[in-house]
Amino acid sequence: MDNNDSFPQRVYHILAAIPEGCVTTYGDIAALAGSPRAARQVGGVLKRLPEGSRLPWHRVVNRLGLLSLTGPDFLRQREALVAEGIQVSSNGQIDMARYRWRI
DNA sequence: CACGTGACCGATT
DNA sequence: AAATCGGCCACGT
Repeated sequence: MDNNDSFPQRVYHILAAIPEGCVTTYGDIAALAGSPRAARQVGGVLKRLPEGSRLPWHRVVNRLGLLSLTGPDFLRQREALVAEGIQVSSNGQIDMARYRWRI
């Protein structure tokens, strides 16, 4: 990953590296992107992901393992996670000790 | 340049 | 255990 990439570009690269069946957190992505305190911006980037990108946006949850999305988006994320074998409770929480990805 | 806004986080009630 | 509070910082206006 190139240091003069923009913040969104860095986020894209990191996202692409998350293996199927694993998740990571907004804060971790921010740290990997070189801005440890920019977790909220990671959320902002994901929200504005280019139309039709194949990036696994659904593999990002908050530090507690909770899906930070609401409404129909929440349902889509849960569906996508379950589809790759990740167990998600009905309230939208996953077991971080089991699924969290670190390099 | 100066705000206001968050798909957040950690510490503190 | 749950709610609240500040801080955070990229981005848009």
